Amino acid sequence: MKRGLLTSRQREVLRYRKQGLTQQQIADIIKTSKANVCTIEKAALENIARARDTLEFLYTLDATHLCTLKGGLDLLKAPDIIYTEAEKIGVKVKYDTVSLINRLRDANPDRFRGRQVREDVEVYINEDGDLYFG
Amino acid sequence: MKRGLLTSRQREVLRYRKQGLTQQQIADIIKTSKANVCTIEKAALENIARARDTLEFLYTLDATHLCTLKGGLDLLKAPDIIYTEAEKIGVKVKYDTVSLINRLRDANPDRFRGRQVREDVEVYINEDGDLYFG
DNA sequence: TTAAATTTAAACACTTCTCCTTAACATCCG
DNA sequence: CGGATGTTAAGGAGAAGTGTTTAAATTTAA
Repeated sequence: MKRGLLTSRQREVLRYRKQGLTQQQIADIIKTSKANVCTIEKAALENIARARDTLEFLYTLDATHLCTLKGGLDLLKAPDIIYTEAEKIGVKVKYDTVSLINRLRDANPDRFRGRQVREDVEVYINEDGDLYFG
Repeated sequence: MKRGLLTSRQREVLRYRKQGLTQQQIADIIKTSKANVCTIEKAALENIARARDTLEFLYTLDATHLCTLKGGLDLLKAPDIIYTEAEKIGVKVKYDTVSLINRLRDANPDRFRGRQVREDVEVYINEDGDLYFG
């Protein structure tokens, strides 16, 4: 039975894990291989990350579209673009240059290759100056 | 492309919706039927609910089962029960009587009818005195 | 009561997820 | 070294999710 994103198997494994059991011990209890326990646990953690991302997206719904970082753009040029656009609509960005770049990369590691934007990244900002990417 | 739980279609519909467009208008824009827009929107909202449930579950992982509020119980008696049980295990509840009742009702509106508990509610508490219901 | 907006149902092709096995590989520790 | 722990890869069967259409039903509002 699924509750939220997690299957009963996944919840089961997470519970045992929380109790400090090893994957092998859990495998014995639920009668399967340790490799399988590993896979199930991994899937569970991925599902949890996905749940977080999903709610994160909701924030972008409250936010306004600020600009698009085009594929190929140099990551270091992004802050200037963002500051300029934010000023136009009278919102103060919550991040300084360095933390903005970090936030950009942390928020979506796959979208950047080195310091280049791989594919278009939509930038949203809310009234608090918080940034979200879509 | 999926980001979190939501497909790009679902995000698209939610955004247009947030802007106040009707399903028909969106259907025209994204070139499909309004019935389909409805289905997509519904699926999106279900995914969001699922994401919430998933993270809820994580809290119960960190928390200990404190007590069960039996169906039929008077909501106003819940705080006493909870305080007593929490004291037994040496944890200080984070909420005063009033905010506890509010939290109980807000956390799961469907579980209460007036001031009566409709069906059993499991109560969990973590070491910070935070309460969760399952 | 109309018309517009929304919801539901059934069916279909496609894709993705889940759990499972087996087997190999990487660490770490005594 | 050898054993315990954890991870990864490949493959398979079955379940579930997604976007669609068409058609009917229901709700909301003018």
